Amino acid sequence: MRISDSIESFIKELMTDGSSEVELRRNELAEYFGCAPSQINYVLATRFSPDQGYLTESRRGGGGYIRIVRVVQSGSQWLLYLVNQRIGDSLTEDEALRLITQLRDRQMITTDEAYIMAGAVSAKAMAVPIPGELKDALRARTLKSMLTAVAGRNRS
Amino acid sequence: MRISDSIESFIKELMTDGSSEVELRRNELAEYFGCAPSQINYVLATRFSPDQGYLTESRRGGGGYIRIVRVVQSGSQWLLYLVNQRIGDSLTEDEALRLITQLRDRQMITTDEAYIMAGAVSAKAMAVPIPGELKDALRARTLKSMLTAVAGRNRS
DNA sequence: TATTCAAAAAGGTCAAAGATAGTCAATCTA
DNA sequence: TAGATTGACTATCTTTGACCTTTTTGAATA
Repeated sequence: MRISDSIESFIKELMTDGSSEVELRRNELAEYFGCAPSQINYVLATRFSPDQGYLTESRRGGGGYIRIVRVVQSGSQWLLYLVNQRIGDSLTEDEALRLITQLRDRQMITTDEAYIMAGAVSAKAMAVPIPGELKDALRARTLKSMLTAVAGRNRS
Repeated sequence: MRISDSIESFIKELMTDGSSEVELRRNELAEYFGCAPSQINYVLATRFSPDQGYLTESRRGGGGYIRIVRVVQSGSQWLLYLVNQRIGDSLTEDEALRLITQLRDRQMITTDEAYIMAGAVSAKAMAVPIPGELKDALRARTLKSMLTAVAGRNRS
């Protein structure tokens, strides 16, 4: 069995015990499995990515950690589709607004949240001296980042 | 648990008991926690900054002290202050996160909204090839734009 | 008694060291 | 050749210590 697979099952094992959330020390785990610390990142990237239903947070420095959260697939299907396929890496303001409106109509977000998100992707927010294509790229990233946060609240 | 976190909770504990104000001796506290006195300053700087809703005063010399005051201000006032003065035209991610956390603590926004806003100003959202200063400028605009959406509701 | 001033008693600053985690490109292996 | 593994380099957060500034105290002096 590959080490990556072992690490994957080890983590999933931890999450089976009730909680849908684990916290670990990267270096500890790496030492436990006798691998390079960066391999933990590899496992996170390939087996615990958002499109696989997981979110991760971390902190560096003394007392640092990595936290992995499992999210519910059902309600987030549409969100995951948006984040991983639909949006891509460029989005105009009009497209963004249409998507946000749809999210609200499907009751994935509240009206208040829709306004906030619209604010974030508005031309006003992006009124800095950069080319239009970059703004569209930025808008895509911004919206995806916000949608990831929305997906994060459906914890299992 | 990190020492800094312990010190932080210790101080916040003290303030929960009625008063929104504490006075402490830096050296005493440092000795109590077995750390360098300057670590107290670190905690003040990273956890009791004005952005986090606190003000500090201090006095040196015999009978010196550090006083920490939790600032209370009406929500809408604070919003105006943020948009018109505090944020300005440049904001780092850390600063933005602190402000968003404050917004949530003061119940101006929900926890879900806080996550969405954090997503919008994250480095991940801004991972396009533009200079760092532009990102900070963009972040300032983005946050202000979202806060405008927040201000637009509850106009009571 | 009033003044002076050096020592003591605080707290402040900042940069270095320590402790984590992240990234990415090279290399290995099935 | 795709996926796995590694390690050098980077980024970030915490902790410490050397050195600095401000304030009080109290003994010596005018």
